[in-house]
Amino acid sequence: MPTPEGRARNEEIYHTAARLMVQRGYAGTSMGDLAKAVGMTKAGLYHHISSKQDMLFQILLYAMDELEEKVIEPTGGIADPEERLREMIRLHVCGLFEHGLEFSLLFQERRHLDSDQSELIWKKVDQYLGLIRKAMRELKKQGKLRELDPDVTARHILQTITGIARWYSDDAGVSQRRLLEQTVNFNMAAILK
Amino acid sequence: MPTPEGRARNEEIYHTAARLMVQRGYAGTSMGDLAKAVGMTKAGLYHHISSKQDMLFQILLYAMDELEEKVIEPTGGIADPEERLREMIRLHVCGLFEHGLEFSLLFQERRHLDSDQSELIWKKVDQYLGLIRKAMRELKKQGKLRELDPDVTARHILQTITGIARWYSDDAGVSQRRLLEQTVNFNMAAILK
DNA sequence: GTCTATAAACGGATAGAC
DNA sequence: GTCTATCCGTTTATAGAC
Repeated sequence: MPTPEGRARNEEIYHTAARLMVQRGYAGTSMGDLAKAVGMTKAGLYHHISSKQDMLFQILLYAMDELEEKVIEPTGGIADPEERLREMIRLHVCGLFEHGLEFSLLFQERRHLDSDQSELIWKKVDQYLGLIRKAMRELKKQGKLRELDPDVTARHILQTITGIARWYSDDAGVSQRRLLEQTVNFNMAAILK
Repeated sequence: MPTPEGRARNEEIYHTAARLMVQRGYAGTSMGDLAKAVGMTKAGLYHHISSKQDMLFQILLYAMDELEEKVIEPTGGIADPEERLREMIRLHVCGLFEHGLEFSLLFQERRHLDSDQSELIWKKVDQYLGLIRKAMRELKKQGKLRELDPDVTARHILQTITGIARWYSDDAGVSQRRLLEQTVNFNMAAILK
Protein backbone atom coordinates (compact mmCIF):
# COMPACT_ATOMS: atom_id res chain seq x y z
CA MET A 1 0.00 0.00 0.00
CA PRO A 2 1.82 3.10 -1.19
CA THR A 3 0.87 6.27 0.68
CA PRO A 4 -2.06 7.51 -1.41
CA GLU A 5 -2.25 11.26 -1.12
CA GLY A 6 1.47 11.81 -1.37
CA ARG A 7 1.70 12.04 2.42
CA ALA A 8 5.42 12.22 2.37
CA ARG A 9 7.59 9.41 3.65
CA ASN A 10 9.74 12.30 4.66
CA GLU A 11 7.31 13.39 7.33
CA GLU A 12 7.13 9.92 8.83
CA ILE A 13 10.90 9.87 9.17
CA TYR A 14 11.10 13.25 10.88
CA HIS A 15 8.24 12.40 13.20
CA THR A 16 9.72 9.05 14.18
CA ALA A 17 13.15 10.57 14.68
CA ALA A 18 11.70 13.27 16.89
CA ARG A 19 9.81 10.76 19.00
CA LEU A 20 12.91 8.60 19.47
CA MET A 21 15.07 11.59 20.32
CA VAL A 22 12.63 12.88 22.91
CA GLN A 23 12.85 9.46 24.56
CA ARG A 24 16.56 8.71 24.21
CA GLY A 25 18.19 12.01 23.38
CA TYR A 26 19.96 13.00 20.18
CA ALA A 27 23.26 11.29 20.92
CA GLY A 28 21.41 8.24 22.24
CA THR A 29 19.50 7.72 19.01
CA SER A 30 21.48 6.11 16.19
CA MET A 31 20.56 6.23 12.53
CA GLY A 32 20.30 2.46 12.72
CA ASP A 33 17.64 2.73 15.42
CA LEU A 34 15.75 5.21 13.31
CA ALA A 35 16.04 3.11 10.16
CA LYS A 36 14.61 0.10 11.97
CA ALA A 37 11.78 2.18 13.43
CA VAL A 38 10.64 3.34 10.01
CA GLY A 39 11.33 -0.01 8.33
CA MET A 40 14.27 0.91 6.14
CA THR A 41 18.01 0.58 6.01
CA LYS A 42 20.39 3.30 7.04
CA ALA A 43 21.39 3.89 3.43
CA GLY A 44 17.75 4.30 2.48
CA LEU A 45 17.37 7.01 5.10
CA TYR A 46 20.10 9.10 3.60
CA HIS A 47 18.06 9.49 0.45
CA HIS A 48 15.71 11.65 2.54
CA ILE A 49 18.05 13.54 4.83
CA SER A 50 21.45 15.08 4.37
CA SER A 51 22.90 14.42 7.82
CA LYS A 52 21.86 13.54 11.35
CA GLN A 53 22.67 17.03 12.51
CA ASP A 54 20.62 18.66 9.76
CA MET A 55 17.72 16.37 10.60
CA LEU A 56 17.77 17.67 14.18
CA PHE A 57 17.76 21.21 12.87
CA GLN A 58 14.77 20.52 10.59
CA ILE A 59 12.88 18.90 13.47
CA LEU A 60 13.51 21.91 15.69
CA LEU A 61 12.35 24.28 12.96
CA TYR A 62 9.22 22.17 12.59
CA ALA A 63 8.62 22.19 16.36
CA MET A 64 8.90 25.95 16.52
CA ASP A 65 6.57 26.34 13.53
CA GLU A 66 4.03 24.13 15.28
CA LEU A 67 4.29 26.25 18.40
CA GLU A 68 3.71 29.31 16.29
CA GLU A 69 0.72 27.81 14.52
CA LYS A 70 -0.96 25.99 17.40
CA VAL A 71 -0.29 28.37 20.28
CA ILE A 72 0.98 31.80 19.29
CA GLU A 73 -1.29 32.61 16.33
CA PRO A 74 -4.56 31.46 17.87
CA THR A 75 -3.96 33.57 20.99
CA GLY A 76 -2.46 36.66 19.39
CA GLY A 77 -5.83 38.33 19.03
CA ILE A 78 -6.98 37.94 22.63
CA ALA A 79 -7.06 41.39 24.18
CA ASP A 80 -7.33 40.49 27.87
CA PRO A 81 -3.87 39.42 29.07
CA GLU A 82 -5.17 37.05 31.73
CA GLU A 83 -7.37 35.25 29.23
CA ARG A 84 -4.56 35.23 26.66
CA LEU A 85 -1.99 33.70 28.98
CA ARG A 86 -4.47 31.16 30.25
CA GLU A 87 -5.22 30.13 26.67
CA MET A 88 -1.52 29.98 25.72
CA ILE A 89 -0.84 27.53 28.51
CA ARG A 90 -3.95 25.53 27.69
CA LEU A 91 -3.13 25.22 23.99
CA HIS A 92 0.51 24.42 24.66
CA VAL A 93 -0.34 21.53 26.98
CA CYS A 94 -3.04 20.38 24.54
CA GLY A 95 -0.44 20.36 21.80
CA LEU A 96 1.81 18.11 23.88
CA PHE A 97 -0.86 15.44 23.55
CA GLU A 98 -2.31 16.03 20.12
CA HIS A 99 0.31 17.57 17.88
CA GLY A 100 4.04 17.18 17.97
CA LEU A 101 4.59 19.91 20.49
CA GLU A 102 6.61 17.74 22.80
CA PHE A 103 9.31 17.94 20.16
CA SER A 104 10.08 21.40 21.38
CA LEU A 105 11.77 19.56 24.27
CA LEU A 106 14.51 18.87 21.77
CA PHE A 107 15.54 22.50 21.85
CA GLN A 108 17.73 21.39 24.75
CA GLU A 109 19.71 19.44 22.14
CA ARG A 110 20.65 22.53 20.23
CA ARG A 111 24.21 22.15 21.52
CA HIS A 112 24.57 19.57 18.73
CA LEU A 113 23.87 22.22 16.08
CA ASP A 114 26.12 24.75 14.42
CA SER A 115 26.24 27.96 16.39
CA ASP A 116 24.11 29.90 13.89
CA GLN A 117 21.51 27.16 13.68
CA SER A 118 21.48 27.06 17.47
CA GLU A 119 21.12 30.81 17.72
CA LEU A 120 18.15 30.83 15.35
CA ILE A 121 16.33 28.24 17.46
CA TRP A 122 17.14 30.09 20.65
CA LYS A 123 15.75 33.31 19.15
CA LYS A 124 12.41 31.60 18.59
CA VAL A 125 12.29 30.18 22.10
CA ASP A 126 13.10 33.57 23.55
CA GLN A 127 10.34 35.17 21.46
CA TYR A 128 7.94 32.74 23.08
CA LEU A 129 9.21 33.60 26.55
CA GLY A 130 8.80 37.22 25.52
CA LEU A 131 5.08 36.70 24.89
CA ILE A 132 4.67 35.35 28.41
CA ARG A 133 6.55 38.34 29.82
CA LYS A 134 4.41 40.70 27.74
CA ALA A 135 1.20 39.25 29.19
CA MET A 136 2.67 39.69 32.66
CA ARG A 137 3.56 43.33 31.98
CA GLU A 138 -0.01 44.00 30.92
CA LEU A 139 -1.37 42.25 33.98
CA LYS A 140 0.88 44.38 36.13
CA LYS A 141 -0.57 47.56 34.62
CA GLN A 142 -4.01 46.27 35.52
CA GLY A 143 -2.81 45.75 39.08
CA LYS A 144 -3.55 42.03 38.89
CA LEU A 145 0.02 40.77 39.11
CA ARG A 146 1.88 39.79 42.24
CA GLU A 147 5.32 41.28 42.74
CA LEU A 148 7.61 39.03 40.70
CA ASP A 149 10.53 38.85 38.32
CA PRO A 150 9.24 38.47 34.75
CA ASP A 151 12.30 36.64 33.40
CA VAL A 152 12.43 34.05 36.14
CA THR A 153 8.68 33.61 36.21
CA ALA A 154 8.35 33.10 32.45
CA ARG A 155 10.97 30.36 32.75
CA HIS A 156 9.11 28.72 35.61
CA ILE A 157 5.85 28.70 33.68
CA LEU A 158 7.49 27.21 30.59
CA GLN A 159 9.21 24.57 32.73
CA THR A 160 5.95 23.32 34.20
CA ILE A 161 4.57 22.94 30.68
CA THR A 162 7.48 21.33 28.84
CA GLY A 163 8.32 19.29 31.91
CA ILE A 164 5.08 17.41 31.35
CA ALA A 165 6.58 15.83 28.25
CA ARG A 166 9.35 14.47 30.47
CA TRP A 167 7.27 12.68 33.05
CA TYR A 168 3.76 12.18 31.73
CA SER A 169 2.69 8.87 30.28
CA ASP A 170 -0.76 7.51 29.65
CA ASP A 171 -0.56 5.23 32.68
CA ALA A 172 0.34 8.10 34.97
CA GLY A 173 -2.94 7.88 36.84
CA VAL A 174 -4.00 11.36 35.73
CA SER A 175 -6.27 12.13 32.81
CA GLN A 176 -5.11 14.56 30.16
CA ARG A 177 -8.12 16.72 30.93
CA ARG A 178 -7.21 17.00 34.58
CA LEU A 179 -3.53 17.60 33.86
CA LEU A 180 -4.49 20.38 31.50
CA GLU A 181 -6.74 22.11 34.00
CA GLN A 182 -4.24 21.67 36.85
CA THR A 183 -1.36 23.12 34.88
CA VAL A 184 -3.30 26.21 33.86
CA ASN A 185 -4.57 26.81 37.39
CA PHE A 186 -1.19 26.19 39.03
CA ASN A 187 0.53 28.82 36.93
CA MET A 188 -2.23 31.39 37.01
CA ALA A 189 -2.50 31.12 40.79
CA ALA A 190 1.26 31.55 41.02
CA ILE A 191 1.25 34.92 39.33
CA LEU A 192 -2.13 36.55 40.02
CA LYS A 193 -2.96 38.57 43.09
CA MET B 1 51.61 19.17 43.47
CA PRO B 2 49.98 16.01 44.74
CA THR B 3 46.59 16.58 46.42
CA PRO B 4 47.65 17.15 50.03
CA GLU B 5 44.85 15.99 52.31
CA GLY B 6 44.02 12.90 50.29
CA ARG B 7 41.15 14.75 48.62
CA ALA B 8 40.51 11.93 46.24
CA ARG B 9 41.21 12.20 42.53
CA ASN B 10 38.20 9.98 42.42
CA GLU B 11 35.90 12.76 43.53
CA GLU B 12 37.22 15.13 40.90
CA ILE B 13 36.45 12.56 38.20
CA TYR B 14 32.90 11.97 39.38
CA HIS B 15 32.24 15.67 39.74
CA THR B 16 33.62 16.49 36.33
CA ALA B 17 31.71 13.64 34.72
CA ALA B 18 28.50 14.80 36.35
CA ARG B 19 29.01 18.34 35.18
CA LEU B 20 29.69 17.24 31.60
CA MET B 21 26.70 14.91 31.60
CA VAL B 22 24.36 17.57 32.88
CA GLN B 23 25.50 19.72 29.97
CA ARG B 24 25.72 17.14 27.18
CA GLY B 25 23.78 14.13 28.41
CA TYR B 26 25.14 10.66 29.22
CA ALA B 27 25.29 9.39 25.65
CA GLY B 28 26.70 12.71 24.50
CA THR B 29 29.64 12.55 26.88
CA SER B 30 32.46 10.25 25.79
CA MET B 31 35.11 8.83 28.05
CA GLY B 32 37.61 10.69 25.89
CA ASP B 33 35.87 13.98 26.65
CA LEU B 34 35.94 13.18 30.34
CA ALA B 35 39.59 12.14 30.26
CA LYS B 36 40.56 15.40 28.61
CA ALA B 37 38.51 17.42 31.09
CA VAL B 38 40.33 15.91 34.08
CA GLY B 39 43.71 15.89 32.32
CA MET B 40 44.24 12.17 31.89
CA THR B 41 43.99 9.49 29.25
CA LYS B 42 41.04 7.15 28.87
CA ALA B 43 43.10 4.26 30.19
CA GLY B 44 44.02 6.27 33.26
CA LEU B 45 40.35 6.85 34.01
CA TYR B 46 39.61 3.16 34.13
CA HIS B 47 41.89 2.81 37.12
CA HIS B 48 39.23 4.77 39.06
CA ILE B 49 35.97 3.51 37.60
CA SER B 50 34.73 0.12 36.48
CA SER B 51 32.51 1.21 33.60
CA LYS B 52 30.76 4.24 32.19
CA GLN B 53 27.39 2.86 33.24
CA ASP B 54 28.51 2.20 36.78
CA MET B 55 29.92 5.71 36.98
CA LEU B 56 26.49 7.10 36.12
CA PHE B 57 24.96 4.94 38.83
CA GLN B 58 27.47 6.14 41.43
CA ILE B 59 26.83 9.76 40.47
CA LEU B 60 23.09 9.29 40.85
CA LEU B 61 23.53 7.63 44.24
CA TYR B 62 25.68 10.57 45.28
CA ALA B 63 23.11 13.07 44.00
CA MET B 64 20.34 11.41 45.94
CA ASP B 65 22.48 11.26 49.09
CA GLU B 66 23.15 14.97 48.77
CA LEU B 67 19.44 15.65 48.41
CA GLU B 68 18.83 13.62 51.55
CA GLU B 69 21.55 15.36 53.52
CA LYS B 70 21.08 18.93 52.34
CA VAL B 71 17.32 19.12 51.95
CA ILE B 72 15.38 16.25 53.49
CA GLU B 73 17.18 15.85 56.82
CA PRO B 74 17.38 19.55 57.72
CA THR B 75 13.65 20.03 57.14
CA GLY B 76 12.32 16.79 58.60
CA GLY B 77 11.86 18.33 62.01
CA ILE B 78 9.83 21.36 60.95
CA ALA B 79 6.31 20.90 62.29
CA ASP B 80 4.46 23.56 60.30
CA PRO B 81 3.89 22.20 56.77
CA GLU B 82 3.96 25.60 55.10
CA GLU B 83 7.26 26.47 56.72
CA ARG B 84 8.63 23.00 55.94
CA LEU B 85 7.78 23.11 52.24
CA ARG B 86 9.09 26.65 51.93
CA GLU B 87 12.38 25.55 53.46
CA MET B 88 12.60 22.43 51.27
CA ILE B 89 12.35 24.54 48.13
CA ARG B 90 14.78 27.11 49.52
CA LEU B 91 17.41 24.53 50.45
CA HIS B 92 17.01 22.64 47.18
CA VAL B 93 17.59 25.75 45.07
CA CYS B 94 20.47 26.74 47.37
CA GLY B 95 21.98 23.32 46.80
CA LEU B 96 21.85 23.83 43.03
CA PHE B 97 24.37 26.61 43.48
CA GLU B 98 26.52 25.43 46.32
CA HIS B 99 26.57 21.66 46.35
CA GLY B 100 26.22 19.15 43.53
CA LEU B 101 22.45 19.12 43.63
CA GLU B 102 22.06 19.84 39.95
CA PHE B 103 23.35 16.32 39.40
CA SER B 104 19.93 15.05 40.35
CA LEU B 105 18.97 16.22 36.85
CA LEU B 106 20.74 13.10 35.68
CA PHE B 107 17.97 10.94 37.07
CA GLN B 108 16.44 11.45 33.61
CA GLU B 109 19.33 9.35 32.32
CA ARG B 110 18.38 6.33 34.36
CA ARG B 111 17.27 4.60 31.17
CA HIS B 112 20.96 3.85 30.69
CA LEU B 113 21.07 1.85 33.92
CA ASP B 114 20.15 -1.75 34.68
CA SER B 115 16.51 -2.03 35.60
CA ASP B 116 17.21 -2.65 39.29
CA GLN B 117 19.63 0.25 39.50
CA SER B 118 17.05 2.38 37.75
CA GLU B 119 14.31 1.29 40.09
CA LEU B 120 16.37 2.14 43.15
CA ILE B 121 16.97 5.66 41.90
CA TRP B 122 13.33 6.12 40.98
CA LYS B 123 12.30 4.99 44.47
CA LYS B 124 14.36 7.78 45.97
CA VAL B 125 12.96 10.40 43.61
CA ASP B 126 9.44 9.27 44.38
CA GLN B 127 10.14 9.47 48.10
CA TYR B 128 11.09 13.07 47.60
CA LEU B 129 7.91 13.77 45.64
CA GLY B 130 6.09 12.02 48.49
CA LEU B 131 7.43 14.54 50.99
CA ILE B 132 6.04 17.39 48.90
CA ARG B 133 2.68 15.63 48.69
CA LYS B 134 2.72 15.04 52.44
CA ALA B 135 3.21 18.73 53.16
CA MET B 136 0.30 19.47 50.83
CA ARG B 137 -1.95 16.99 52.61
CA GLU B 138 -1.20 18.65 55.93
CA LEU B 139 -1.86 22.09 54.46
CA LYS B 140 -5.17 20.84 53.16
CA LYS B 141 -6.19 19.72 56.66
CA GLN B 142 -5.39 23.22 57.86
CA GLY B 143 -7.65 24.60 55.12
CA LYS B 144 -4.74 26.52 53.60
CA LEU B 145 -4.50 24.61 50.33
CA ARG B 146 -6.20 25.48 47.07
CA GLU B 147 -8.10 22.69 45.34
CA LEU B 148 -5.43 20.80 43.42
CA ASP B 149 -4.09 17.42 42.38
CA PRO B 150 -1.19 16.47 44.68
CA ASP B 151 0.59 14.24 42.14
CA VAL B 152 0.55 16.77 39.34
CA THR B 153 1.37 19.66 41.63
CA ALA B 154 4.34 17.94 43.26
CA ARG B 155 5.73 17.36 39.76
CA HIS B 156 5.22 20.97 38.80
CA ILE B 157 7.00 22.21 41.89
CA LEU B 158 9.94 19.88 41.33
CA GLN B 159 10.13 20.94 37.67
CA THR B 160 10.47 24.61 38.52
CA ILE B 161 13.35 23.75 40.84
CA THR B 162 15.34 21.27 38.76
CA GLY B 163 14.58 23.26 35.62
CA ILE B 164 16.78 26.00 37.02
CA ALA B 165 19.81 23.80 36.48
CA ARG B 166 18.88 23.63 32.79
CA TRP B 167 18.68 27.32 32.05
CA TYR B 168 20.46 29.26 34.77
CA SER B 169 23.98 30.54 34.26
CA ASP B 170 25.88 33.20 36.12
CA ASP B 171 25.40 35.69 33.30
CA ALA B 172 21.64 35.17 33.30
CA GLY B 173 20.99 38.66 34.56
CA VAL B 174 19.43 37.42 37.78
CA SER B 175 21.18 37.08 41.09
CA GLN B 176 21.10 33.77 42.91
CA ARG B 177 19.47 35.48 45.85
CA ARG B 178 16.62 36.81 43.72
CA LEU B 179 16.16 33.52 41.88
CA LEU B 180 15.94 31.75 45.22
CA GLU B 181 13.30 34.09 46.60
CA GLN B 182 11.31 34.09 43.35
CA THR B 183 11.20 30.31 43.11
CA VAL B 184 9.98 29.88 46.66
CA ASN B 185 7.32 32.56 46.25
CA PHE B 186 6.14 31.33 42.86
CA ASN B 187 5.47 27.84 44.13
CA MET B 188 3.96 28.82 47.47
CA ALA B 189 1.61 31.27 45.77
CA ALA B 190 0.60 28.55 43.34
CA ILE B 191 -0.64 26.22 46.05
CA LEU B 192 -1.79 28.39 48.99
CA LYS B 193 -5.23 29.91 49.30
C1' DG C 1 13.81 4.93 -3.62
C1' DT C 2 15.65 1.21 -1.55
C1' DC C 3 19.01 -2.19 -1.18
C1' DT C 4 24.01 -4.56 -0.02
C1' DA C 5 28.49 -3.53 1.00
C1' DT C 6 31.94 -0.86 2.82
C1' DA C 7 34.69 3.09 4.14
C1' DA C 8 36.37 6.01 7.90
C1' DA C 9 35.93 7.65 12.36
C1' DC C 10 34.66 7.09 17.06
C1' DG C 11 33.10 4.55 21.13
C1' DG C 12 34.08 1.76 25.47
C1' DA C 13 37.31 -1.03 27.39
C1' DT C 14 41.83 -3.76 28.27
C1' DA C 15 47.03 -5.19 28.19
C1' DG C 16 51.25 -4.32 29.70
C1' DA C 17 55.23 -1.09 30.43
C1' DC C 18 56.89 2.27 33.75
C1' DG D 1 48.41 5.64 39.15
C1' DT D 2 49.23 6.98 34.64
C1' DC D 3 50.88 6.15 30.18
C1' DT D 4 51.11 4.10 25.06
C1' DA D 5 49.19 0.99 22.17
C1' DT D 6 45.55 -1.66 20.71
C1' DC D 7 41.17 -4.50 20.35
C1' DC D 8 36.73 -4.58 18.66
C1' DG D 9 32.02 -3.24 18.26
C1' DT D 10 29.23 0.75 16.73
C1' DT D 11 28.39 4.96 14.27
C1' DT D 12 27.86 8.24 10.51
C1' DA D 13 27.98 8.41 5.90
C1' DT D 14 28.81 7.03 0.97
C1' DA D 15 29.30 3.97 -3.46
C1' DG D 16 27.10 1.54 -6.66
C1' DA D 17 23.73 -2.17 -8.10
C1' DC D 18 18.75 -2.77 -8.97
